[in-house]
Amino acid sequence: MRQNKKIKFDEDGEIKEISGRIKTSRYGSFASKSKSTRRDYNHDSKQSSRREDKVVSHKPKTVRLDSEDDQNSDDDENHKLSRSDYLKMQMKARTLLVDRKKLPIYKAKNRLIPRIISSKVSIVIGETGSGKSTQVPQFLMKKVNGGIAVTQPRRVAAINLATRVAEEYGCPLGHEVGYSVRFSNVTSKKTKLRYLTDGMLLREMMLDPMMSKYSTIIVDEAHERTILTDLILGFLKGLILGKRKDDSDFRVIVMSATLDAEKFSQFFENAPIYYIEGRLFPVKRLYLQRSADDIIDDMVKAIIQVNQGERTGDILCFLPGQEDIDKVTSLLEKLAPELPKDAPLMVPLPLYAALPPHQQMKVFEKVKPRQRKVILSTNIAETSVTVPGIRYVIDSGLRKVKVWRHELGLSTLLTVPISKASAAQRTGRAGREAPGKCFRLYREKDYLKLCENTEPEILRSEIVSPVLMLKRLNVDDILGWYWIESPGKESLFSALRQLYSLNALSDSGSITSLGQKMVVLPVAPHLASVLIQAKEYGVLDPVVDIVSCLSVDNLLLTPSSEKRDEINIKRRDTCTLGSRYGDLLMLKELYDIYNGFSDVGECKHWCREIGVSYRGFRNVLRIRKQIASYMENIGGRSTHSQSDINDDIDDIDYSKPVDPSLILKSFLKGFITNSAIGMPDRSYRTVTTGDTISIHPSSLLFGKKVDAILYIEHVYTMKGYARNVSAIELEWLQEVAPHLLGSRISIQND
DNA sequence: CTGCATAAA
Repeated sequence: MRQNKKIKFDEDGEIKEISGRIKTSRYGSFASKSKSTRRDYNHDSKQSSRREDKVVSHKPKTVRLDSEDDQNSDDDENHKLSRSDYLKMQMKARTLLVDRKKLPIYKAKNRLIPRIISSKVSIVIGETGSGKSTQVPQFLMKKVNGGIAVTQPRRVAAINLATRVAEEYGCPLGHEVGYSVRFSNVTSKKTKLRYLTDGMLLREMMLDPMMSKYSTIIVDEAHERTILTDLILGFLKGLILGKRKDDSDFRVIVMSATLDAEKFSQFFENAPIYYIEGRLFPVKRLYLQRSADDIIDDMVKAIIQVNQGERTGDILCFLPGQEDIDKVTSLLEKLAPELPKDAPLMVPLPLYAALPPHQQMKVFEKVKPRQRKVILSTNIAETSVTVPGIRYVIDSGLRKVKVWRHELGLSTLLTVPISKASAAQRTGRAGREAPGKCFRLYREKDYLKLCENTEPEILRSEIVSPVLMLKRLNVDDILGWYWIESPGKESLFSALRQLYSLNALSDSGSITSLGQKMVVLPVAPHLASVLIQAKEYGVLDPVVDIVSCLSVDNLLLTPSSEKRDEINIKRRDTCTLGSRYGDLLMLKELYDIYNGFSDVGECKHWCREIGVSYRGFRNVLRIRKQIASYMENIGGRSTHSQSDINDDIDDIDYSKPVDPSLILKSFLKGFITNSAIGMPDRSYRTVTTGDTISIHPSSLLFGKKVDAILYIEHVYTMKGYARNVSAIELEWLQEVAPHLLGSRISIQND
């Protein structure tokens, strides 16, 4: 194995040397299998490059994404069409029809649609590019009475599909075809076909369990098996067997991209399965001949090899997390200019969710000729972000996954091998526009050992919120419910216990009026209970601010290692309450400062300096508005609210000092079990199990010693960490939960 | 004493 020898350059760390040797060993480390993942359909046709769900390439058209208000365009007078506009749309629709007719699904239309209409449940398997998400709903529009709902796991997908289908149909978005996602409802009375997120449909179910406005519900991307999709499937089964059993004008269609349709079919009592071919180009798969030892090193080597050995086309690399991505990015930045000039200059581009939006957008920008984009991505590029122009995929075969341990009451973040289905999905990313190649940084025999499918989310998550939803729909027998996959007795009981201790469930196990309020709030039940408690303490306003901050992911950016200390110091200097009381109060302070800016430029500058997301805070404002209005709706006004003095809820008196102890006590009410007591040896022990827990380095309280702490999240990585930590007093614990103490106090006295 | 994958209401 002469070639194999050449790839073993781990011993010398000299970077230049590596590049020199790689040049001669053209994919020596890969065993070519020359198998294509998917069959190849008419890729000689030019038009075939249009794909069903080029989610991101449609982005410029999705103006609505940033629309601020949640206005329902119910007023038909609002969008009177001029005759010429209407004709233009019809013309456009007619030209689009030419392309539509080339989609694989078009051929099956006449056989498929009547069968779907006449059966209660159908399973439609359509691989990427089949056109199922855009075409099946349109075909049904003309044939069925009542509304059609199509659910999507992601907002952008719902918006882009609706935008596309409205064009094809020839109507303005929001007329016959519309969409409904959080903060943006573009539908009207005449809307017949509605694309919505899973979460949106579930909300509708909470409000109208009969789903009376729909005759047809299409659950798309069911193979992803998100918690929300699983819940929808269970509820729909209940509907079909229950209240809408005899409704001949009600049907469910489950759409999936992978071949594991049997499970869905069995779940729905052997519903018929229909297969529609996809339209991906062939992708050649190549495996590493040895097993990878250092994934970062192997990734860098493979990237350089592909860049020097392969023709034009961008490279997409899958790595488990931010840390690996940043390392590879900076290595490539140093290496790229030094490499032989006969290969394109590599432009490394990181891609992960925590990246600020403007940096994420860079993957869509064009590079100069003789340059090649190398995108280093987490799983985000597997489904959520589609980058055009990718011809080569390099797959580490790894991903990070959060696993909830109900028996320990904490979650762990693990790096694990992906499934075969996931490997296929990653591979397919190279075949969207032309034939491609996928370099897998693992051996074929390791590939064969992978699980067929990724474990459904519901099996490894905390399910407090799902169980509360079931209770809202009056499900008595939680264990025997229509779980497509049951999370298990232990996990269910743990959720029931937590809901009970939050007073969301009564002694008999049915939902309480408090639980009814909690289920409609767009936050986890624990936080919902905090909000309700805050109202009683008269600190609703500041707590809504803080909860809104907690609802936005990546509001606090994780700074690069060089800037880390600098930003931490800045945060401590800026937030006096935060330094004393912890991260919850810090969020409140940051929020107030953010709102104090009159100049946008200054505000953005400040955000960068202190390591927070400008866009994130804009989302905080939207969420704050939504939560505040829900809180108004569910309970009337509280008797001794601070805002009594101010009648206008939008006009908060910032001069009034907030009371940190009442704020923190509100949080303690929802997170009693997430508290720990300081030990003499500077460690902390949880009140529930007595396990040691450390304050996460991202916390303002990191390195501080306080009597007791309250934390929003407990994660186990290298060790047990408390994330988002606040300082509390021992008396508060005794006040709120005396039963949890006692034994722990004695440890401290020892 | 030192660091989180993704998505949704």
